[in-house]
Amino acid sequence: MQSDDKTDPANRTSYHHGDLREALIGAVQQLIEEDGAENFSLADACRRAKVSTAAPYKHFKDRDEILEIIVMRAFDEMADHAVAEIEKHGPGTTESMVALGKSYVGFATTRPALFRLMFGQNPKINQAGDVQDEGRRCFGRVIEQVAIYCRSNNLEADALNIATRLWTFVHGMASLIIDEKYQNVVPDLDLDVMLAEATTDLLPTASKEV
Amino acid sequence: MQSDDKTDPANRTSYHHGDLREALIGAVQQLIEEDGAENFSLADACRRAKVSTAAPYKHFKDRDEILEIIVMRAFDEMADHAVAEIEKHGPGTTESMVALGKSYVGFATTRPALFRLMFGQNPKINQAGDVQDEGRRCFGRVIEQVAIYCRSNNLEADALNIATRLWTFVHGMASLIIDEKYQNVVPDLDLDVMLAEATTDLLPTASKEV
DNA sequence: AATCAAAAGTTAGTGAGGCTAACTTTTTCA
DNA sequence: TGAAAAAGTTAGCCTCACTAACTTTTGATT
Repeated sequence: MQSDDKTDPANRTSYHHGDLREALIGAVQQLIEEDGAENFSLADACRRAKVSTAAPYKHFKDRDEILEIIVMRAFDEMADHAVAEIEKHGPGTTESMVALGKSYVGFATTRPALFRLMFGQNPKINQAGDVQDEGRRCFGRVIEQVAIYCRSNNLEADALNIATRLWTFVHGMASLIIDEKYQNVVPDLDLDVMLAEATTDLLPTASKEV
Repeated sequence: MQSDDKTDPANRTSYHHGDLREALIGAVQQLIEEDGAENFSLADACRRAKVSTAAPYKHFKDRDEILEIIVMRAFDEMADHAVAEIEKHGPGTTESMVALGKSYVGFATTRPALFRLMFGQNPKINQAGDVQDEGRRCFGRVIEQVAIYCRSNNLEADALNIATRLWTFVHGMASLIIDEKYQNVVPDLDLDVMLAEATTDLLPTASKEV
């Protein structure tokens, strides 16, 4: 039975019944995306992984440690996405900046529960040094791209400031979409149009020089 | 003992031990602001109100019904705040639009847990018809003020669109502040400056005509 | 004024979840 | 080979949301 499910058997270095650590992380991630990060139970994840509810504590300090790991991986994935998207549209162009925003909002809408977990307020997760480092690292990669935009357009403007404005806008947009707040109040909103217009308005050149 | 705590005795129309309904709503609101909306327990609120843990169910269907009430009241309060702030700065002025944004962010920072509850994703609360109506009503009052701005500045622009852009930005800002995300990445950010600049950039006139 | 039903509270109990302790089984490696 | 460490298990603790069944208070009607 080599076609056994749990991660490549070749990778099983030191295990009883497969790679439970990864199996649990995967199960939790699935459950979060199904039920939301507040509603999932570790006990459910155990059932999915077919182990007792005490088993996780051989691999993780507590429930939150699993969430921390998931959040760190998600930050990484998000930054990969963003940078890839910019490269596709040509670094330094206004379009690439719009695409950057789109990738942020896109990540949020395709993985809402994960996004909430990353940007929500769970003190234990937020205060974890590892998570903070990872967040900073990812944001750094994105700022670099905004800096390229600035140089390409001969702007004195501080890339950090510009990045922060754009971040603020797209974060608001992502949040309001996934928490279904636009629906109730501006149901006919064209999201793509708003994002493109707001991005150009918030970028120093595009709206004021050209 | 007329100086008894629980709401004005004159208002006790049909009660055993005071106005438990309001006492519980108050206790829950306090606990939420102390511990966050995900962490509070109804049992704690009962202890504060000095009743058994079964008592709430004589007044509310379940835990979430209390949260719904709190959210509805908060929407109302928020809109009151916003409109008052605009009137203080003179309706129709750019400053009043900045003040509008500031009042939004201010509400979030002074009552973060409440803000999260209002704009977070709790299906039971979001889908409650009453809550949706209340949200729409409050947003309507604010849009009215933006419409006044548009008329005062002879703008064709759709007040709804402008309001939505501003909303999106300040919502992002409020969220990133209370979830402590700027701290990690742009610790020296001047929030007031960013808000003022972004507001004028996002308003049609201010940045493009004048 | 006495009565009685509804309103507002209580205690006791269920089932779920997080986590720990103490035990067992498997794996590693000296 | 055999002992220690690693990875599981069962049983149990505590808390929580919520329900059922009982008691006390209230106040509306005769």
